[in-house]
Amino acid sequence: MSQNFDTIGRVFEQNLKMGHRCCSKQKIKRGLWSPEEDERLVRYINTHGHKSWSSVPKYAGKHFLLHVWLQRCGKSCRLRWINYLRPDLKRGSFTAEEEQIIIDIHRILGNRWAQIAKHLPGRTDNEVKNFWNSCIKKKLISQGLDPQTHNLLSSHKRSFASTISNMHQNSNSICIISSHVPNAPMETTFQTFSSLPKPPPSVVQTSSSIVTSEYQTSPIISNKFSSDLPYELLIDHASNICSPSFMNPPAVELPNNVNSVNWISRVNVDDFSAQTLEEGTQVEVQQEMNTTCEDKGTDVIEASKGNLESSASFESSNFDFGLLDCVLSSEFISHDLSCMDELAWNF
DNA sequence: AAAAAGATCAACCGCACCCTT
DNA sequence: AAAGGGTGCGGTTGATCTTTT
Repeated sequence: MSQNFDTIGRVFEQNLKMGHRCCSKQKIKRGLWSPEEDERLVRYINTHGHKSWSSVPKYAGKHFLLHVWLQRCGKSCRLRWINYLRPDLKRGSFTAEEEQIIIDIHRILGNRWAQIAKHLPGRTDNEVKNFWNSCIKKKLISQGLDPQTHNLLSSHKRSFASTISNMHQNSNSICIISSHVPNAPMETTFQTFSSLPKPPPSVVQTSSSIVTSEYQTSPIISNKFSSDLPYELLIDHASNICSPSFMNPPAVELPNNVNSVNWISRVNVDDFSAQTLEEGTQVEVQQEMNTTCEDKGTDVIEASKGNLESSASFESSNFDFGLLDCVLSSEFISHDLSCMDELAWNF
């Protein structure tokens, strides 16, 4: 036992020399935790909880192993509990789904590991951070993406432009790029949205920074917005469908009204003016889109377009709209079309 | 088989914020 | 209002494990 306290004393002096403020008032052990320490901490917390971490090391020793102090500062106890001993922790490697969630949220929040971890039950911020640094970061780089900005690395930009071009040659693609933030890193989110429910088709909205104005489908309605807006909108009319929605398709039901335009969208588009071009006819269009994702029950989007009126309602989706809303003001989404009859665009 | 390099991850550090006194 | 303690967070370190040479 005396040898034990000698060790404690040495550690304490060392901590003082090293300037460990949080440890300077206690005889603090550092480094890896032993199974005995783990057991002591778990037993203490199971009995007393952890209302005050600073009191844990003191009482964990006193209550369960007389005169053998836990010798850890509260901070260390807290970390050990949160990152390792907590019973609700999920063990094992991250799943593909978890990885995708991390990427998606990181694109929005950056290195806010604690916030990201809150979306992953059973995972800790430390775990997420380590996983990011050891795996995801490298994976993104290998895919030509900057892991911090999620932008394409400069060496990959040319090939991306080619991809975009190919998409626009493909009538079975839906491609939504919000223009709300003109310089947003839209090009980065192809794969990061793969976890979203497949949307019904089929509006293409592009930023002016990627000019892809000609769509190959026919017939086409092309809404070319006024020049002060940083985008244009192309609508595939071939299948009477217009929707940049990311809702679950089954949740969307639209009236088949030949006199209305049904437009469901979560794209964060401000009021804007546009011109509709159809077979040489120009129609002044005024659109107002209100979408609130807070109410997941029923959203109604009103779109008034001069003599064209539209409204659509949809029911709840299991997707995290709050999150999505953050994304959509600056991002880009791509999906293949699979079920073209989910929505209708009727005139 | 052994050494070197790379990968992983638990733990620590310093800072910022919040709350209490 | 200021000081001090507690807590949470992101960045970093270093020990250990794994893979490569």
